[in-house]
Formats: sequence, structure tokens, C-alpha cells
Amino acid sequence: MATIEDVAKLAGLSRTTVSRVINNQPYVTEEKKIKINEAMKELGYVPNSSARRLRSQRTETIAVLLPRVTNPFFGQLIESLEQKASDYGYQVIVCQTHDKKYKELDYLQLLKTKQVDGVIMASLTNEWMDIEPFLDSGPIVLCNEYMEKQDVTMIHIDHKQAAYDAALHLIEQGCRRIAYASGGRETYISKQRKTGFCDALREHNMWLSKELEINEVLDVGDGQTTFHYLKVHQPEVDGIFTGSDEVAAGVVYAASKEGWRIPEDLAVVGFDNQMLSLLMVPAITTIEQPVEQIASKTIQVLVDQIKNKLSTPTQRFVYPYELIKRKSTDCNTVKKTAR
Amino acid sequence: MATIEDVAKLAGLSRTTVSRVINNQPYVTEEKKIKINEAMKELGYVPNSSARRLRSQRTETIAVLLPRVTNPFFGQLIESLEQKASDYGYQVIVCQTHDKKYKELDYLQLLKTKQVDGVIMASLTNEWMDIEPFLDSGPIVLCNEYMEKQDVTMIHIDHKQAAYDAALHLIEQGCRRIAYASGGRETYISKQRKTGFCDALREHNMWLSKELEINEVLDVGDGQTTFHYLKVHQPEVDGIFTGSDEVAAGVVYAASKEGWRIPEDLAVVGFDNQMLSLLMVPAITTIEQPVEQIASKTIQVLVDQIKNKLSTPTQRFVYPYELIKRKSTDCNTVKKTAR
DNA sequence: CTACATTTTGAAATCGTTTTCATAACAAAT
DNA sequence: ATTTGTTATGAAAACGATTTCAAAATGTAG
Repeated sequence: MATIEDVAKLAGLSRTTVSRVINNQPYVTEEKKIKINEAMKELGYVPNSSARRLRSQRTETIAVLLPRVTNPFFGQLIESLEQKASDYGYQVIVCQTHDKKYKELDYLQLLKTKQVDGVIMASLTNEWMDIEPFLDSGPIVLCNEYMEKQDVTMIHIDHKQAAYDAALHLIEQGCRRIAYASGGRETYISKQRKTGFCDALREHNMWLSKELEINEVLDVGDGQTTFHYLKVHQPEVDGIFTGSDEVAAGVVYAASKEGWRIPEDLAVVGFDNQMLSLLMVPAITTIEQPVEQIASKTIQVLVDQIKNKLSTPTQRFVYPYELIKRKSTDCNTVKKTAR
Repeated sequence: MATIEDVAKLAGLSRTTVSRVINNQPYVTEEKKIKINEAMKELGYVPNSSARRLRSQRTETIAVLLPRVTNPFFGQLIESLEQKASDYGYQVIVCQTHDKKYKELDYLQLLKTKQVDGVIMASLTNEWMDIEPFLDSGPIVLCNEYMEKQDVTMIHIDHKQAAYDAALHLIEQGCRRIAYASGGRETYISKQRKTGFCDALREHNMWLSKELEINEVLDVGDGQTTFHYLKVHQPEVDGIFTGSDEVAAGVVYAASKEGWRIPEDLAVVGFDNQMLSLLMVPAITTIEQPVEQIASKTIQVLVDQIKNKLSTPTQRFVYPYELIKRKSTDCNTVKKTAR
């Protein structure tokens, strides 16, 4: 492999001048610039990125931590993040944590070892206490995930209010025994949603009973399992709020197969407005997040923090969401006409 | 940030010895090993990865090129690839080409600039002629994509035969005017599928007319568009082969909305056996690829080539697939009972 | 023509590791 | 006591770029 030295020799100039051309800095005559470019082409020269990273202490790379790309919401998110990052000249490296604490910490090492200039956390399973020390090694921004503390910038929607709205909608459709299926164990986001959900119930003199709360429900399969559990143990259930469209789809699928009518026998709400929620029969009511805006702001903030190493103030950006009402909750006036 | 020098000083030893401990090489007494580990912990030392990469000429990183992670097939693929890679101690960096030639070439630069030790191409839009030169910079393996030339290892299923089987199935179900919706423009894979599809038709005295061939059909939206096109311009169509479950889902969705019965009025076949194909009403007949096996072999081969830099022989691994028959093609005995 | 600023160039230091090579220490064998 | 072999350690070179600093060349104003 050709090095910068080889190029310099062939062009009859110094490494320094070649470096100037590579990074198109000023103070090189047009004539020499041409000579150097020719030499580079002739040798098929490409700068070694480990060397430049080592010397310049910049990697132009951002790590994005997320649970898994097979979850369509995160697929969409990473898509937008990458797009925006490349607009700013940054590469993105995708880090799937699978909701494992140790993986999250492993990936944060990328910041310490200087493999990345900054980190976007769209996955947050560790206690903040354990994450905080990494801030010494470089900027971290929370995307979608959030919490109460303020020592880091966060970009997200109001999950509590969103869940509140969803629950209210179910109540307005006549549901009286509403189940709650949630994904992550104890992330702040989950707690927020649950709080919002319970608030709505309480305001209508209802509450979430232990038996109607199901945890660790993440994908289509879990959704099916959840329905079967409810069918056997809580047959009077008439509505369900789920943490994702995939879970909602699983519920709808299993319920339909068992002869339950949706929404008459069971109204279903999903989350994230994935294509899937539209395609299901019946189409699923869901909450849409402004993914592109969130991604855009996240990158903007992080890049800013990378460049102005000095303390940029940490902020919180809360974006609006939308409850999209579809057939899966369209109970008209009648509800529960006997199964 | 603490460097190896700092650790050495604190422990009262040399850089070399510290390096030996870091890379757990032999010839360090237990006593000093302990002393060094303590020093590292005290300083919160982590080796700078640019420096080690530069010196050791290894990155322990693999680039995976694929069209987009939002396509569930590739989501699944990257999931498995990353899993396997980490078993071998390799990181994966995900590179979305969006089927753009220039992006594919840009990402291949990672190999030249020594940012990665090897590349997995699950996206191949450029001519092989333009890719080949990169082989000088490091190993490349084709995963899912393939071609006739033999200078690189390929892992895939027999797409020609798979498409043949799918077409044959449609024919056996009584379809006589079968449409063909394909994604990528001119990848070898597309050509193979089309050949297989046409072979089956020809063997039954049919052929693919220009009007029934639709290209550039990639996602759910395209599937809907395709159906509307067919409805207007080719109303006699009674079956359709699509390049992905997403497209198939789009067709089913649009068709159902327009009052067509599936499969009686239109039989539909997808590809990849994504969850979506099972969830649709009716469930969609599709072809399942052994993604995990493919991923596993791909990593195994690539890591081997990275380690034995000398010429490892290039090979071709062809895995079995399975045609999964579901409602979307279950025409029983009757077909086309008048619309 | 001198003085001063600006443009152009290169030698050498530097980034933080790993690797090479030389040497010291120690044990076992003659 | 000397040789031989193995284990243990460190000084210095190397990886391939960018950055610093000094100096040369050129331009410009007085």
C-alpha cells in the first residue's frame, strides 16, 4: 500500500504539502496541487484512516445504541439518523444492545477508546449512574429514551401523555376492562407510559389490576402469547394498550384466529405507526412519532457538542406525536354485543 | 486521557511490559501483572484503538453492505451476522447502500483506508469489474448476492430454482396470467429469478408478456401501486410473483380494498417468509431462506480469509430454501369463479 | 531599496500503541 | 565454573498520517 511518503517522493515534494492537498488547506500553488493529485492517482493512494485518526484525534464517526434493528421503529430511526449524519460528514456505527446492560456498557467503551466522537443512546437499560462517567470521554445524547436528570440532552415525545391519550381513546370507545402490555422492564419510558395510562383510567374511576398488566412483551410472538393468556385468564378484557405495533399485530392475529371480533370483542392500540399497523385486518390504531424530526435534531445537537467541545448547555426537546385512529378501536356506538 | 506511558510510569515499568499485559502475552511475572492492572484501574486507562490499529494493522471490524435495514430480510440478516461476528471477536459496521452504485463504492473505500479488515456484500449493484480491484485491499465475501464469476466466495440459495418453484406452484393452482413484480434493476439475483420464473411458464406453454412484468417494485407502497396498475391495464391477471413479502403485502392490501378476493381472483406469492407474510389476511405464500445458516457460514468464511491472508480458495455455498404454502395461493379446485 | 506582510514550502515533532531486538536474570546441565 | 536454554524486561523503531515551527520566496507600501 502506498503511503503519503510515496506520494511525496513521486511528486518531488514533502509529506506536509501532500497532506495540505489531501485536506485541501490553503497555501499550495495550483501547479503542485496538480502534480500531487497525479501522483496520488498513479499510486492509487488512499490515506490510512487509523493514522489520521490517531494524529488528529477525530474519527468522524458516531455510535448509535439501540435495542435491535429488526424492530421497525428502530430501523426507521437508524435510517434517518444515518441520512442526517452523512449530511454533516459523519459515519454511523450501529450498535444493537438487545436490551442487555453489559452490551450497552461494552458499546460505550467505543467512546473511551476513541473509536467514535460521540454516542446516541436510543437504548437505555443501565442506571444513569453507570452511564454518567462516560460523559468524560465524549458527548452522549439521548434519543427517544429519556429520564428526569438533566446532565445530558434528550430528544423525545411525551410518552406519558401519549399513553394517556391512547387510554382515553379506548375508554371513550366504551372499553371498561383494559389490559396493558409493555415491553422493557424498567426503563423510564415504560414507567412514563404506564403512569399516563393509569392516570386516564383513574380519571374515569377505573384502575389497572395486576392481572391485566403483562410485561416483557416485545414482538409479534409475544403479542400472540399475551392474547392467549388473556383469553384464558381474563376473558372479560375488552381493550388493550400495547407498547408496539408488532405486539398489537400479534394480538389481533391471535384474536382473529380464535374467533374474537376486533374491535367489538377487543379493541387494540399499538405504538409507532409502522406499516404493519396499517396492513393488518383490521387496521390498528396507533401513535405516530415524528421520527425524522427527532433524528434530525439528535444529529444536529450531537454534532454541535462534538465540535464545540466546551460545555454546550444540555437541553430537552419534546416533539409532538399523533394518535391515529383506525378500525381496531372503531367501536361505533355499540360495544360488546355478546360474543 | 491516560496513555500507556502513564500506566508504565505509575507501575514503575516499561511500555512494553504494560503492552504485554494488555494483550495477555506470556513472560510477565504475576507480581508485575497485578501491579500493572492496578495502575490501569487507578488511571481508568483504556487503550486508544486508533493507535493499536495503526501499529498492528488490524481493526477487528467487518463492514456489511446491504440495501437498507428497514427491509426486514436484511434486518434479520444483519442481526445474525452481527451475532456470529461477535462470537469471533469482530465488530460489524452496517453500511446501507440504498441500491446506489456510488454508495457501494464509497463504502468499499473502508477496505482501502483500512477501517475494516473485510467486507460482506449483501448488496451488489455495481458491475463486478468495478468491485474486483478492491480485492487487493482485503477479502470480500458475497452474501445472498451472487454471480457467475468465481474469484470470490459466495453464500446464497438458488434463486432461479426458488422462483421456478413459486411459478410452478401458481400454475398448479390454476393461474394462467401471472404477473411478475421484481425489485432491483439488473442484479444477477433478479435475472436468475426471472429466468427461473420464465422457465416454469415456458414448460407449461405460457410466457411472461411485457405488460405483466413490473420492475422497481420494492416496498409495500410499490406493491399497492402495482396492483392498481394491473387492475386498470391487465384486469385478467390471476396470479402474481413478487420479489418480497412487503410487495406481496402491498398487493394483497390494495386488492382486498378494491374488493378482489385473494386467492380466487388473484393468487399472490412473496419472498423471504417475513412475519408480515404470516400476519396478512390471507396469509401469504412465500419462500423461506435459511438466514442464520447463511450468516453463520458467511462470517466463518470471511474471518478465515482475514486470518489466513494467503489465498484461501474461493468457493460457492448454496443453501436449501423452502416454499411455504399459505392461503394466498390456496385456490382449492375452483379458480376464478367470476368476479 | 528597505521594511513588512503574505504566501509557499519542508524538517521534525507528535499522536499512542505494538513489535523488534538486545540484554539481564535465573535455572538446569555439563 | 562454564555453557545452554528459558523467562523476564526495556530501549528504540515503526505504523502513517497531521501539526508545529522555521525559513524561503514573493508581493507591496513607503
